[in-house]
Amino acid sequence: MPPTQKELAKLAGVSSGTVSNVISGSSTVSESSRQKVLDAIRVLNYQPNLIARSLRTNRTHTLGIVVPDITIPFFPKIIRGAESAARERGYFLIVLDSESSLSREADMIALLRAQRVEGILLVAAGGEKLSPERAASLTLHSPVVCLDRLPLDLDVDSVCVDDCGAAEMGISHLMAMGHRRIAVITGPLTLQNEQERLRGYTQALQQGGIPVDPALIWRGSFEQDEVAGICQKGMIRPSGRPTALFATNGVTGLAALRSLYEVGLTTPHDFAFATFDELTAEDFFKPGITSVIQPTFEMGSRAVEVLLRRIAKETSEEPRHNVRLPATLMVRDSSQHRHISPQTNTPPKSKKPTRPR
Amino acid sequence: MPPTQKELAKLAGVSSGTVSNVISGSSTVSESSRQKVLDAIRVLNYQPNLIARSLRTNRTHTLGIVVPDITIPFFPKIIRGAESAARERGYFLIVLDSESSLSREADMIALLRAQRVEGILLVAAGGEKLSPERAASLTLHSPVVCLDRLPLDLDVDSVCVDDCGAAEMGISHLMAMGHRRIAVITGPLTLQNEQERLRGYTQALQQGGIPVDPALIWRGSFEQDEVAGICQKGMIRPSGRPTALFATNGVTGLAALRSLYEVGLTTPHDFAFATFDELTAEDFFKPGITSVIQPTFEMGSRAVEVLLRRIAKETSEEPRHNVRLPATLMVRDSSQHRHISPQTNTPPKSKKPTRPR
DNA sequence: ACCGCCCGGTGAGACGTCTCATTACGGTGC
DNA sequence: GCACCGTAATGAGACGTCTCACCGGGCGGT
Repeated sequence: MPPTQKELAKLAGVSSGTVSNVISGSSTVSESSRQKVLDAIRVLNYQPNLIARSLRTNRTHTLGIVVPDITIPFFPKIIRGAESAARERGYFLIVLDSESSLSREADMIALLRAQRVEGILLVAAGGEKLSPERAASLTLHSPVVCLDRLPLDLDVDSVCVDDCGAAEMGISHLMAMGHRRIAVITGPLTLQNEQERLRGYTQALQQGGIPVDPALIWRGSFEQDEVAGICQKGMIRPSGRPTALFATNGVTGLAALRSLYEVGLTTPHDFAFATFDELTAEDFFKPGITSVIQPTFEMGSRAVEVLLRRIAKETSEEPRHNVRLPATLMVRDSSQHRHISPQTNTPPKSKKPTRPR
Repeated sequence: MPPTQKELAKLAGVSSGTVSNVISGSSTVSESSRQKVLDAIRVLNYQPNLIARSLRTNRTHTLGIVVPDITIPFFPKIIRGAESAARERGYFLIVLDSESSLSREADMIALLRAQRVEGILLVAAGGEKLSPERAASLTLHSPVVCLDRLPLDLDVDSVCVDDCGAAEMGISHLMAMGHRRIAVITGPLTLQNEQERLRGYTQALQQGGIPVDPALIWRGSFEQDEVAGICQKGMIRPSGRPTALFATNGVTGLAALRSLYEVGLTTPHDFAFATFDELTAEDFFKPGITSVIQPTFEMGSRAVEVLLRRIAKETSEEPRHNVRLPATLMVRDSSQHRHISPQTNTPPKSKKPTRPR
């Protein structure tokens, strides 16, 4: 068993209260007592029991974060930003994965509540609208900051990128490169941020005076096969094939690019390409992929800041903080060279790469 | 303030002990009392205070994991395996990042101790040998399982891949493809697993009857620039240029590949290539990269299993568990096509990709 | 009818910490 | 010499939970 303050007190020959005062530094203690206690701490290799302290003080110095899928590279980057900011301010971070399941997400949040975390960072699993009671229970007893995706109709602090504007920036770039037939492939539109990005797409086209062609709006998902089907069908159409493709997130973008490569369509040769998010190891790709880059680390750390501010001012009805961070556009090869796609329908020599299972 | 068992008791008209018995299910309770308590729980939306429970029972149901750098894709995969196994068994997982710093690592472990986690998963920051007292304090009061890299001279449970054998497998494959001049680029050799992998390299060569050429052992690091210098120097040498390159980890492998592409050397055209670990989004690379794949998810989950077993049998001097998982070789294009490198020293047309900052 | 037993239920106490009302003590000012 | 004051130190109590010794009462066996 680890040593306790009581044992320290016995060894140092002072009372338990004095030991506590030395440790917390809250009250003034004579230098001689201080030294005796510090010596005892060293001798016994004492470490305070944060559990007991939490019970007494009702402060756990712990935050929780729930993400839909920790293996998607985007989320660990956010986690790192959050972990860094949290620890800098003396907070622990408990990381949980909702596996994109609403019920699991609810379980995870309940667990964090039971653990008495002081606040929760949430990248919502998304999907359905929240029932009012779920929405209410969500923010009950400990503040929540939503990241990346905002659950609809939920009045809560949030930190995310200016999705609409960021998508607009990407599309505008493609237009500036001379493209007029620009397709967009999205993730699941049940997610609020995907809707925003799609809105950015149409907005950019309209501002550029290009009519929006519904046939170029490809409603995708995070599933490789589904995206592959959509893209291949969209690209191999007999006429009016888009000259550029924009993906509204990295998972979908990677799936799209991969599926088109498999049928022999390459960027920038056969189509210009840009995507939200870094495709990992991206600057090694030949060609490099033009990307809308989100400030992931900052998103995590800012979210922690907002959360801690909310924790501090819990009682006063502080107004909501809704932080919108700017994204940046990294222009690389995949969108650089304007290329008129060949009129031929059949893809170029299908040099499908060998791919052992 | 959240409701407590005492309030439940008052509302249900029973004693606090009965409430506790209903919640823990430890003792037998009449059906009528049970219902009254359950109703009260529902009415007050009660959630047990795990902090208080932990203090009382001396069990936190929490594990900690410390990794050197959560943004390296390898580690989140391990974390996910660990988180999954932990939660399945009713444990929380606190994730901390040591930023590859020994002192920060010590801080993080001390924090976890203070938080009274029941056990710790550690991917050591590595580097120097442990002082005896640090080694002793490391395993004091809560068990530790080391992952991936084993701190030298530390008698502790561990889970990692058969590094030597896995490297041997990779090299043997390159030899089978007809290569005899095979270079190896390593990470920092202060890490035990890097040493093992290098050992696998020499072992494979010797078994194949190929003399080990010290000039082909490139001691690298995780730094892009350093690796670039080493690889470019090694590959552009006037004579005896290797026909194949093996990287002992993904970070170094990606750096190597990237740096060689930058000077116009491509795989498999100019050299065969294989690497430890997946280069993320790898199966989209053209060409695909032959890789030694570690069972990351399983490493994380197995480590949790070992840790929980150790926790359960803490007292009995259980022998050490040292799990060695097999890696698999994913053969892709980068090593498939035997190619004799041209005798010319100057690299082919340097079509360095544009790379905006 | 009485004893013993078991079932259900009770409530005090302990886990390790912090807090706070209280005490002890020495020094100052009159 | 005494009242007063400020500084140190003290130790009981509370945080919410679980555990355990204890108790009342119904029931079966003798």
